Amino acid sequence: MQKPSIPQGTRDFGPAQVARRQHIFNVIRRTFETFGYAPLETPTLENLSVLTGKYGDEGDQLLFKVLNSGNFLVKERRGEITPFVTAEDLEAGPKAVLPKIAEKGLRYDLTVPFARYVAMNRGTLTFPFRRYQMQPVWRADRPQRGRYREFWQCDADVVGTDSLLCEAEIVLMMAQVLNGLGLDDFTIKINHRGVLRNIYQALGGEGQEADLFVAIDKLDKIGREGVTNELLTKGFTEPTIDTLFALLNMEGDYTGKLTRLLAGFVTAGVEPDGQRPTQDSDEDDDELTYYRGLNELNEVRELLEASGFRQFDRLEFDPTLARGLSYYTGCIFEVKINNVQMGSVSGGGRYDNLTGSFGLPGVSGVGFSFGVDRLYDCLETLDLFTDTSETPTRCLLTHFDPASGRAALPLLAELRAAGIPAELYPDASKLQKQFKYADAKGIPLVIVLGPEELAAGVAKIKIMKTGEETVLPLSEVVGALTV
RNA sequence: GUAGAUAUAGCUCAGCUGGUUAGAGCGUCGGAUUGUGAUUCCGAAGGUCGUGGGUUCGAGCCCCAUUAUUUACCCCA
Repeated sequence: MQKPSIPQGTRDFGPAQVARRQHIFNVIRRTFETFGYAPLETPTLENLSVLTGKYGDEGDQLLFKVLNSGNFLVKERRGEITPFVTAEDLEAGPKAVLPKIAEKGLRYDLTVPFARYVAMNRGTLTFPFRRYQMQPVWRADRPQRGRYREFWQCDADVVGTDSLLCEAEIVLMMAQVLNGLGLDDFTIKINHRGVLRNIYQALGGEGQEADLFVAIDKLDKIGREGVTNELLTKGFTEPTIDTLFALLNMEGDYTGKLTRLLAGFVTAGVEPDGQRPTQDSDEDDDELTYYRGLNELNEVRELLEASGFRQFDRLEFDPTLARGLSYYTGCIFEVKINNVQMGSVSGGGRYDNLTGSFGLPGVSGVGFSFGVDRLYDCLETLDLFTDTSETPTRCLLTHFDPASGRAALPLLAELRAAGIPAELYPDASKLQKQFKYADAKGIPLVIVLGPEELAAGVAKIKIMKTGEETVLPLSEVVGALTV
């Protein structure tokens, strides 16, 4: 006999866990649909040509590849067998062998399959196209806290519009889901790739741009010293780093930070990359609009205000927020649940050229994603799950002997027809055992239908939580329970 | 890929500087006079101590290897 096991970084979900996860999915789905997003599902398997190169070198290594079917080592044609993987291939290493033995992989996220779908269906889609997608993704990562090899993402994206209203709605949806789940203490961080680029320019464009972003993204985690050390090893000079922290070290609220950064960029002589407003807006904003990032962040805030957004204390403009995925070009988002040691539970941003690599250039998209598994972990550590039931069953019918079991069937059918999840204990076990069963499963009601009750044409209903018992004529039972 | 930790009953874990038949709680099953649950009492079942070597008169404990799990780094949801 072998010990049963499941692959590293995967989990089984028991009935109670599934119920809780469904709750999370339902809150997210309702929110997405309220905002007009339509559901989409894509295959678990994608061709590796679709997946590779989209997530950087590190991402490619984290892809789960699926071995080709059949004898993938040879090619057989009309009885003629030629080796598919040659000795030279093996000599050259995995990179030469892999494309020959694996042409499919498990999806790594939902954004790239979505981009692939948009590119393939460009003719039939009506733009702007809003879709949401809730499916598992796989990464061959080393599992640790809040990190799994199989986990579920819930994405909502819009393609085919540059409107910043989409960005504002992302913030609204994030807040609605978190509030709906009872995760009240959260921080939505927002930044803009343009701001990061301006910061880089303000430093004089010295060193690697990507290294800079990766380093400052860790500021809240490793602190100023850690970031300084990392930047020094990447070849940044101390004066540059001082300039950087002068720019980043900003107290104040959302707009306060915007104006301070603007001043910083102007003094540093950063070349404006934004466009002057085509239509008249407030004269005060004019200077801001020279910088695309700052301008868009400001506009998103204004749109939120106009939409009735009230949780500005939970929305933070964080100029150090960088995020890894390289395809972001505009606003970027990330959500942290406070007082829980957990990575971000949601993130997203705008990509100006989402479908470009699939032969459909110039399509802008913006979207974000919830990590259901992390949301679950947060809810659990904060003890925010309320339900305890392991079963949907609301009502258990007891079973005394074959005759009473048979006699209970009409009532059972009636309850189910009324939409009340019910079950009859399958065996004529001791009543004690049947009550224990109901208790262990969290079934709230037990109907005792024994020889005595049957003789009198009544049923005894026990409310497990209170222990209270009521006797009703059989005909009134369903009516009493549907109230 | 780098570094650390852990592995004993179904679950969570004890197990002394190596010493005779391996422990608890929870869970499971049975019982506490007839048809009532989570509380109480009594009882039972359940372990080749991850696997393979080694040291020793003797190993759950020490050493080596191996596998699995887990935490942190990298990166990310």
